[in-house]
Amino acid sequence: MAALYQKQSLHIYNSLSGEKETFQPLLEGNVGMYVCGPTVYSNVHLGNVRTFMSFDMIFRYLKHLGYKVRYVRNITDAGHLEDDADQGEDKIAKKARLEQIEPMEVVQQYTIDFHHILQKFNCLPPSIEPTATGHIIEQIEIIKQIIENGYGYTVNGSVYFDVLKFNKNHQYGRLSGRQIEDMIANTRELMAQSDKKNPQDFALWKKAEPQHIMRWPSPWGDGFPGWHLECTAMSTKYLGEQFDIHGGGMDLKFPHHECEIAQSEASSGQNPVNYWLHANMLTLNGQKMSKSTGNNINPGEIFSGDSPFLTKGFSPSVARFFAMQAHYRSVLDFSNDALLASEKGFNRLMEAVNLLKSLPVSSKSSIDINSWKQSCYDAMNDDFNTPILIAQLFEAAKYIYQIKDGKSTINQTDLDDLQATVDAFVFEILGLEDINATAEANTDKLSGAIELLIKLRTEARANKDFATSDKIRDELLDLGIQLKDGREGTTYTLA
RNA sequence: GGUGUCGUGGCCGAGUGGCUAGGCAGUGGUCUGCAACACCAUCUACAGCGGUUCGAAUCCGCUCGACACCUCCA
Repeated sequence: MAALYQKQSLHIYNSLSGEKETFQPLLEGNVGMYVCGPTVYSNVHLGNVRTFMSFDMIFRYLKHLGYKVRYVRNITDAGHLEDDADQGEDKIAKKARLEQIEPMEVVQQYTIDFHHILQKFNCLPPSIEPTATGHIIEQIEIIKQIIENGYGYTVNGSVYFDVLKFNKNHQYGRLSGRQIEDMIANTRELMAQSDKKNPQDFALWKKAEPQHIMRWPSPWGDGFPGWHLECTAMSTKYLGEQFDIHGGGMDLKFPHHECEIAQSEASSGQNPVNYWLHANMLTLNGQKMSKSTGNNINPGEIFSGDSPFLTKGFSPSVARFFAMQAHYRSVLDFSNDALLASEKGFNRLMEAVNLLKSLPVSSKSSIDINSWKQSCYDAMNDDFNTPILIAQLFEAAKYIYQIKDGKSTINQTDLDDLQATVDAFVFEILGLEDINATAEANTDKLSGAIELLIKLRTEARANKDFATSDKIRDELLDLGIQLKDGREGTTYTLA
């Protein structure tokens, strides 16, 4: 059902060039996409979830366009240091030490949490989800290559990337728009005893101190890989030395992604990525989310409403809809009020979508479905502009109500097209789920009981027994069942 | 201090030179036993100053402010 002609006009904002570019995959019809996954040392961060929802939407749209997409998203289960690359402790090892458990127990626990939360938000699993610890050999091979090419050096059992040397015949800082001279000028003089030749250098391999529990043998002794290296190793292994799209959060642009480029160019000699995509931050009540200041909310708390920042719980689809109402490259502010507004809008959209099944069909259409449909594709083809797409979906909702009220007409062909297009964009691409529809499908018996109550209430109203009818109405509302008195009888929705 | 993004109506949030973004809230109406829901209609903008232009929210400059990164974070 994907229209191939629509592929021709997909434009993507490339962080590397700072411009929107026409998307052209390396291999026609195929897309290789790598997205930096989470470090599984604690519950997944809500901002992180926004990033993964954004790339899930992109993954879904590329597939909808007919591309065969290989989507690789890693799990960082080693190598991500707590602070400075020289002094810091591995995040996972630290958590394991604090909780007196095996590092791999930490990894297991939070990997499960991560998958659970993303599934709740209806994110599709990636094609491949490799782990850093599963690719130690590949990482060692890349380090060897970097050393052989003269861009790595060994000190005390650790290996570092020589940024200054690399910068002589390559451009370090190209992605983040930084000049190496500025970096040097602005370097803090805090790092007293460092093995590094220059503060700009970063670790490829770190020597494990005797007490360090996460360790692997290497040509340089027991140790563990540097954080930036795993993404280079895994993207190269599964997508090749050059691939189409690399995504991640805006905060990974520097140094993480800059280092990835350097590592690839220093080992394979190739510029690894054609299109760099960066999803923007999520703030909470206008402030950066931070665990230390308490300005933070766990994804799970959104569903339960169990948070000082929320007055009630919200379904995952409402939260996803909220996220999709903003462009992925814009900072989005999370707040209770904003969620409440999105919830109402989302419910209204779903009502309209459900009406599609029962619309009256005419011999001809008074609405131009084709041009509306094209507007939807235009929005998505313009750097995945989901806010515009959603505005178009509300336009469709308007059409649907007009048809229902007899103010507009639609023929069968157009209705089928409208239904298919709405389904594609709302469910397949935006990844929203209709809570009412799924609930109804699973609860035939309960819906029968509700119908019975509606019947009793209708009888009471006919007898002008409003005390009884209001009681049924109000108590059902308390249970989250909204009765709706329309011209052709009473229906209900689940809140 | 450096790098980058941005400042839109009560709130959220699109929009890169002229044409209604959209959602929520508000107001008026339709519907209702009263409501709720829903639908229809509708009001409130483009941080400030200066410049370019026939014309700027949109381009340029300055000022003020916000946020992010530069140090673990998506």
